[in-house]
Amino acid sequence: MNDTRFDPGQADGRWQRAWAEARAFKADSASNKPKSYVLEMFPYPSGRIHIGHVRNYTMGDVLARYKRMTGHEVLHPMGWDAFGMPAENAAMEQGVHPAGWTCQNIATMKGQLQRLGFALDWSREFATCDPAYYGHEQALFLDLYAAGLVYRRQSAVNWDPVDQTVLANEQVVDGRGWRSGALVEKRQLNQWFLKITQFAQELLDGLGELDGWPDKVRLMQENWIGKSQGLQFRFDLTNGDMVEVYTTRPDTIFGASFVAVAPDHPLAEAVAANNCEAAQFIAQCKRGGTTAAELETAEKLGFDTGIGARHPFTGETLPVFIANFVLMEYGTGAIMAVPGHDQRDFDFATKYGLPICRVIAPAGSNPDEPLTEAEPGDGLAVHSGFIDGMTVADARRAVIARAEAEGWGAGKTVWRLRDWGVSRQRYWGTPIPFIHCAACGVVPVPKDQLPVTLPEDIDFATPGNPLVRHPSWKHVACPSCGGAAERETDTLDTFVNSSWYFLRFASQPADRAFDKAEIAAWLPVEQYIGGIEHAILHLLYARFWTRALRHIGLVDVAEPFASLFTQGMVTHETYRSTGNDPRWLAPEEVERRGAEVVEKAGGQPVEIGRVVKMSKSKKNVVDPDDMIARYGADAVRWFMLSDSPPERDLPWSESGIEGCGRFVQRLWRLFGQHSSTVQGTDQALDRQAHKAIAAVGEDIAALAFNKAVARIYELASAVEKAAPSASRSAAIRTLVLLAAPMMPHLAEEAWAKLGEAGLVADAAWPAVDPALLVDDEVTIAVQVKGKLRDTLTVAKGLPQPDLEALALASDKVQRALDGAQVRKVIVVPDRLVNIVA
RNA sequence: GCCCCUGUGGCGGAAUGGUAGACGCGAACGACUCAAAAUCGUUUGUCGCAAGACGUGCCCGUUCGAGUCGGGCCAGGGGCACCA
Repeated sequence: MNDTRFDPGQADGRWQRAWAEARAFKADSASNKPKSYVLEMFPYPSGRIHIGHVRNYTMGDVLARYKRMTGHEVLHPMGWDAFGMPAENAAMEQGVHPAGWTCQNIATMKGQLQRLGFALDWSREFATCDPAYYGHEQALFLDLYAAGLVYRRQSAVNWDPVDQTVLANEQVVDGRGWRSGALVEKRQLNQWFLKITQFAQELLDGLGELDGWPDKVRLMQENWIGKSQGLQFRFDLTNGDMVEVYTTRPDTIFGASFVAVAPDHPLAEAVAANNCEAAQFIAQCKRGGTTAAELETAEKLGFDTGIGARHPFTGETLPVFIANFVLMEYGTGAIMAVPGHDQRDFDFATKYGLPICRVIAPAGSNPDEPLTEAEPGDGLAVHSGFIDGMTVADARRAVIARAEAEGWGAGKTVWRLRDWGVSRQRYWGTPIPFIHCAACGVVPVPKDQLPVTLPEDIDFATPGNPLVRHPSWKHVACPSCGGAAERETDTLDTFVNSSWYFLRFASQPADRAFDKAEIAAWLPVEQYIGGIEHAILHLLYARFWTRALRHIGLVDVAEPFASLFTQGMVTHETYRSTGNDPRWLAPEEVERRGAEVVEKAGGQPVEIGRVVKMSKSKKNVVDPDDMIARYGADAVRWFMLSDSPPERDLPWSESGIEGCGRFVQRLWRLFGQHSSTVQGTDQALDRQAHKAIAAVGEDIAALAFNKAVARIYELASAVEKAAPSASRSAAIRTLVLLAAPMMPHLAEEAWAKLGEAGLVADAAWPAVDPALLVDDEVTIAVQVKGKLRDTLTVAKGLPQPDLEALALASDKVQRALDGAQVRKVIVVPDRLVNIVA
């Protein structure tokens, strides 16, 4: 091994080909080794791999390679979440076909991933836009339909009247279509829904068992599911009608001073029908913005309907308002308002001069003290008839019991979670496999006619859904009566595609979506890695699909992802030119001159902005391919793992990647010093090497890659400093193996030069000799009153009295004691002595 | 508004209640070189010549001992949001 430089330019590709030829990372479902399924969230083929992908997939790759080395049969697959709007946008803007655009991107990005040397089983690769995938999805959708988990109903969508298209919420900017700028209308369409609410309790309970998930994500899902328990009850109205309200605070029912209904509540609409002031008020409410900032400042507004509501206990008549802060989508769309104990009600009551009455008071406080703001806290019921003196919890139960006994209300659980609307009025998605027949209604496409494929000859020049406009695609015979009928032209939300792809990776028979037994062999995914932005929707939908498929007997697993890891973003400094017309500058447009940063062209000073997530708009991006070309895949991978803990943001820096490139070369030079002839043992180095093996293994298993990296640096430094010995050569071989999951190309090259047989990718993780993990000498900290005064190096296991004597004998200790009386000595064996004077 | 997370050198960050700052980046000095690059070595929390003192956002507490545990603040970041 004479070469002084490792040349990634030729070595990377050579080893990538070697792995491919050996099918080194093909997962064998029939293997009897313990199985490990390592999965990173599959990418949307947007064009090119960005550095965030590199970080994500490097982490998974290190874990997958480590698992292989520790004797596991590893499934580490990759594919493409290939349906979605960017492809349609490209079609409209560039006149290309979404399929062609997508395939091109997949080819580009696959090449990029391969150049990073990821240990992926490419034989299982698929794209969700392939009929071989979405056809099975259609079959699963029909199975769920047959089980009653799919239904259709009217639902509002954002409609862009210029583009003749439905917009996602994110595409509505300030009430206007993002592309056309037209005022967006609400339209009612018949749409498909999945009954996720049927699984609300299960999905909530399941969170409790997901120990391998971050608490933060579990909490976010819990809040999203939003279970609340309360009382739903009826107010009889003075107009002979009645209104149902829902409250989580039945204990405050005696404090109700008015009833409020949502602007789109049927009662409000009935009032508006012959009261144009009411109609105007409702229209005004609907105009109001729904952004956070607008809601923050929005005033509580109401319209007194003149109708009265009879309080079920006091018989008092309460006014009924239409109020802008009541939501039709939650509960019953109507509330009993208790100003004393709800701030919104308080604000409203203050504005409209309604009574504010305290009905809960903290024990021992004066129940007649006036309220200056709503008190949502705990206490005892006051001014509350038969529940006076009860705790909040008792009062709740008592009121619910009375309502149920008297028949005007009942305890009820309400969920924030809504059923999942999966209809999208778009081309580039999975066609929903149904046919609309004038005679037979909605008819499922028979399974032997699946997949329902997308037509290829489409027109994107005209606005609207091309499937609707296509001359022939939707016209089919009804499967039931044979008469003329039309296909459903909606396609499925792309989140459906990503809700079961991890099952298809594990098992891909041709004739069905997956094989139950093969799924059982691989699932649950042992470690799932991805961005926090998927904490709610994707992860909740995937959990729901898995449970729904279990419900209909297709899988046995309940939770798809045993452990979840959400990695941080890759960030970079931003640069802005100075002068009259400041603009963002790319890293390659600027250079450092001492402490200053200037524009390369012209030399004007550059303002250094905040360190933020890499984005094209701020130009603070680096291209993974450029970095691979300059430093090699291993240096890029090493950088992704170094320094920052993986859950935190990683600031990209030019000097950082250069340092990684230098370390690759430094290791290479060190590997070159391996000799199989030199003799002699170096016990200290043996110890250090074995400690490193244990620590790096633990760190990788815990995804603490930054710590594993630091250990490898430490061992490398120690080996460099050590004199030649058999121990040193063994430590060099150990280093090759420890580096193998992180810098696989360098490790393969070194492994071959060391004369080892086979691929290092297939090598076993080095065994740890437990005897070498313990030192025979330890350093003892000697403290006086908790402050460090001295350290002692002593034999391990030295008895406490000896330690105490040695500590007291120390000059530094005596000086610190300064003749004071020793009152107490605390001795922690092999660790520390603390002398208290 | 509610909920959650995070505050440690110039920077990224280590640290089962037990020697704070491992490891990396940066910086300074030195060696090699005609010179540079590369490489190697030394130093690098603050104050201080030193002995030493101080030091993990702030205050209080528990403890022989607190970055770590408890209480109260402050700052930054994130999630949810008129959810009754």
